[in-house]
Amino acid sequence: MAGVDATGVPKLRRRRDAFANAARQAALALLAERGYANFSLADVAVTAGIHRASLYRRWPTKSALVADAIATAIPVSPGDALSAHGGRLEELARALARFIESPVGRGVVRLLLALPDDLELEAATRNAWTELMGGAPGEAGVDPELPLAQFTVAGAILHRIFVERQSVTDRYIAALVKSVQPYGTDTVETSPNLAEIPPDNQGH
Amino acid sequence: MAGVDATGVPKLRRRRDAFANAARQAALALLAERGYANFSLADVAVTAGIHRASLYRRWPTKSALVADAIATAIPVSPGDALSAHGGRLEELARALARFIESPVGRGVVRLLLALPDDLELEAATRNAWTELMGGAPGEAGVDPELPLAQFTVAGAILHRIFVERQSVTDRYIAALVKSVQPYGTDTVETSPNLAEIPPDNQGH
DNA sequence: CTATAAAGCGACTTACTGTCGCATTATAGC
DNA sequence: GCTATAATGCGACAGTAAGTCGCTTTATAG
Repeated sequence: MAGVDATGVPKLRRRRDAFANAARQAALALLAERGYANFSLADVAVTAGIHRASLYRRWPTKSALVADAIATAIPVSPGDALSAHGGRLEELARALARFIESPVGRGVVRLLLALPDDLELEAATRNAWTELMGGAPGEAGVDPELPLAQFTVAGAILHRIFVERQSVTDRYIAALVKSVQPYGTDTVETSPNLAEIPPDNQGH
Repeated sequence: MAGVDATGVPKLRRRRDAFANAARQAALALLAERGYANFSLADVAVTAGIHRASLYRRWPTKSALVADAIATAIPVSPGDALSAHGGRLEELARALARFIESPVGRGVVRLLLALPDDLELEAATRNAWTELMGGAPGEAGVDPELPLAQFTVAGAILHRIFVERQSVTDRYIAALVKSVQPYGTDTVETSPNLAEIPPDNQGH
């Protein structure tokens, strides 16, 4: 049968996929290397050996391309690592640190951190991240009390890497995990309580 | 004496300061409101009632203006709140959450999170942040072991606000602080079982 | 061998950054 | 007040990136 290869996948689709994957891979590489704001779609086009306008044929915006690239890369790359922690917080912490230090991970996190700047990217990136973490507290099938320790550890590691710029050593992870206790009987509620916000205190 | 007002400050300087402060305030407001990538220096100029080119006379780049605005605003605004925690982790956590939810705080954090994208802003913003936290682990006079709990809490709160998008309630802070033991406390030994986290809610 | 879908190609508009030269206004010193 | 000078207003400019458009070329389908 013409147009279909041995695996039964139409050649046309394979061609499309090759094109899209080249673009996604280039976008991911540039994202990890330079950060979202510091590369253009022209760069992606050159890196992928693709015409710039063709990029816009498939993705409406730069954001869309990057979001797609991440969504495509995520389940492949770190899913194994993160789901293999076997329930131990320390394993999760290690897997997380490894992921953040991988090329794709760096890209995702750079985006995750920059996301307040680009509303279009918000949903895609945050979903990918919480997915990695095993789901959000509000989601079906997720114990609303469980993620506190996970998210605390995740936040601490992000802070460690991107703010403190300290390396995530085994010693650090051990100390971190040791210091994060499971909380006992208290329940964390997610109801909004903005009444706590005081009048801001800048003196100008 | 001509050119000097009652306080002994030269009028020329007062004029310069008024100009600069208008620009800084506008930059801060726009930063908090839209995020770094989503406002232009033209916006700053309009908001401050200033000509755009005059902005470039004083600051070489947009980054420089924003960095300066933050450096100027930080020591005034949240320093008191954060230094008043008296060593208690929960007080620090509350002050931090309040700060992050204040206009200046939002701006700083947005920048803090976006900083991998702009090297010029890196030093200024990270310094401001660690300053808030009471100094970096490597610094003189800072107990290298002490900041772990602080940074863990800070990271967790950032994650809570910007990634999970959950509100930082009193209950949350209480649970968080309770779960993060100060380093060196030995209640740690008594709870080996974070293993409560189930292995298999990673489903996707 | 032909119809068609996908990709190449270049020109174009718009918006933002950063720069420049000149005009205008406010301050400083007399 | 009068004048030199510093600070700002003002409009034009170049460079770069996002996003759009119409046309051409190539690869696949039948």
